[in-house]
Amino acid sequence: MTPVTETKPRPAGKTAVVERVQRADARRNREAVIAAAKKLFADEGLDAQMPDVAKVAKVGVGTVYRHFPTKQDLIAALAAERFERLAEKAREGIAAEDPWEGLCDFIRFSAQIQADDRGLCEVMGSRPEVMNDSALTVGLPELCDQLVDRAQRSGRLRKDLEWEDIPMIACGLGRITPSEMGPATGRWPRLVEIIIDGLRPPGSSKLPKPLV
Amino acid sequence: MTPVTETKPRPAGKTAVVERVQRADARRNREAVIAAAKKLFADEGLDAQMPDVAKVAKVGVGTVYRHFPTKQDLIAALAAERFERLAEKAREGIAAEDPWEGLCDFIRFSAQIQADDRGLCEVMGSRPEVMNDSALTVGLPELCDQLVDRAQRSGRLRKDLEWEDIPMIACGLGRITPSEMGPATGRWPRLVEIIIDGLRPPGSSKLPKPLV
DNA sequence: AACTATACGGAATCCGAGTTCCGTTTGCAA
DNA sequence: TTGCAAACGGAACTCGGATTCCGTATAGTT
Repeated sequence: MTPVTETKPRPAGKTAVVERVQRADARRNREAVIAAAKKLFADEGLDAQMPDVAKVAKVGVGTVYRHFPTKQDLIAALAAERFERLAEKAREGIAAEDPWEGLCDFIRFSAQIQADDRGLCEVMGSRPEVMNDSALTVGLPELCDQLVDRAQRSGRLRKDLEWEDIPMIACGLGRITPSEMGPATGRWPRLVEIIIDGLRPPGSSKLPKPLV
Repeated sequence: MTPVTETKPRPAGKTAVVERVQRADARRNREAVIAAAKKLFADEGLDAQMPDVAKVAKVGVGTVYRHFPTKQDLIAALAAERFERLAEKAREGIAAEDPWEGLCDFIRFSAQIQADDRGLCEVMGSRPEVMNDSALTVGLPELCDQLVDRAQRSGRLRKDLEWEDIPMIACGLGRITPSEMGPATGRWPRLVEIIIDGLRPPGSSKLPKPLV
C-alpha cells in the first residue's frame, strides 16, 4: 500500500469517528452540492427543495442525501459556515483600534450577511436550535461579551447593555433585511443606524468620531 | 314571513355579495372556531393544524372549512382583528396629549401584542401579503404617517424618520419577542427602549419628560 | 308535527416535499 | 487491464397536513 493522498480505512483511533478517504468525484460533488445549496437557500430561503438543490448541483438527489443525510444537516452545515464568518468579524471588531466602531461594524455586518442570505435570516428566525448550536460552536457568546465590554470601557457604549443583547439585535435585523418588506423594502440600513444611535450612552452626541 | 331577526336570502343589492341569514348554531360555531384558532395560533404559531383547531373548538373539521374555506382565510381573519387593534392603538397615540409618548406607546404596544401572539409574529415575518393587506385595510400607513408627523413637530422625534420605518421597526421587534430566543429570551423590552432612544433627535437627552 | 334548507362530523382523499432503494457507473489500487 | 468498493442517479415511496365528500342531524318555518 502506497497511499497517494491519505491513509485508507484507518483502524479508528479510539471509539467513534472513522475517517475515510473520499473518492475524488465524491469530494467534487460534495462541493457542488454545497455551492448549489448556498445559492438556493440564500435566494429562496429554507423552503428551497432538496431535488432543486440536486438539480442545480447537477447531481442526483441520492447524492445530495449521501453527503447530507437530512435537509436539516445540509442547513446546519451552511449555517455553520455563516457563523464562522460572523465570528471572524467579531474577532476583527475586538481587535479594532476603535472599540465602538468595532462593535458597530459587527452589527452592520450581521445585518448585511442576512440581507445577502435569506436562508440565514430564517435560521436565525425560526431555527433556534441550529442557531444556538452554531453560535456556541464558534464561541460567539464570548466574542460578543468582549465586544461589548471593550466598547463600554471606551465610554461610548451605554453601560446597561449586555452581550445577550447583541445576538438579539442581530436577530431582529434579520427580519427586516429580506426583500419583501412591502413599503419599507431596502430601508433597513436606516434602522441599523437608529439602533446604533440607541446604543450610545444617554446624552451623548450622535455626531461623528472623536479626535485621535 | 315575519323574520324574527333579519331578512331572508335578500335579493342581493347590486352584483356580488349576497348576505344570508345564518342559523344560530352556525353563528355559534363560527365564534368557537375563531376563539380556538386565536388561542392555538397564538400559542403554537401558524403551524398549528386545522384538525386541532376543530378539536379545540369542539367541532368537526368540515365545520371549520365551511366557515373558512382555507387555512389562509382563517389566518387572514385573525390577522385582520389584530391589525384592527393596532390601528386603534395608533389612533389613540395620535390623539394623545404627548405626541412623542403617543408614538412610543404605539411601538411598545406593537411589540407587546406580538409577544402575546406567536401567530401574529409569523404573519409579520413571513406573510407579507397578509400583512400588507391587513395593514392597508385598517389604514395603518396613514396612521403611522400622522404619528410620525406629529411627533416630529413636537421636536422630540428625529427628523429623518419616515412612516415606513414604523412598520419596519414593528416587524423587527416581532422577531425577538417570541420565547425561544436562546440566551436572550424575555429581554426584548430592553431592545424596545434602545430603539426608542435611537429615535430621539441627535444630541437630545434620554432623560424623562419635559415640564408641562 | 312535518318539512327542508342549512349545518354538521369526521373518515377518506389529495398532494407536495423529504427520503429511500437499488441497479448502474466509476475511481483507483493491484 | 482488471476487480470491486465507493458513488451515482432518479424513480418510487413515505408521511404529514390541508382539504373534500357525503350521509346524518337540526334550526327554523309552515
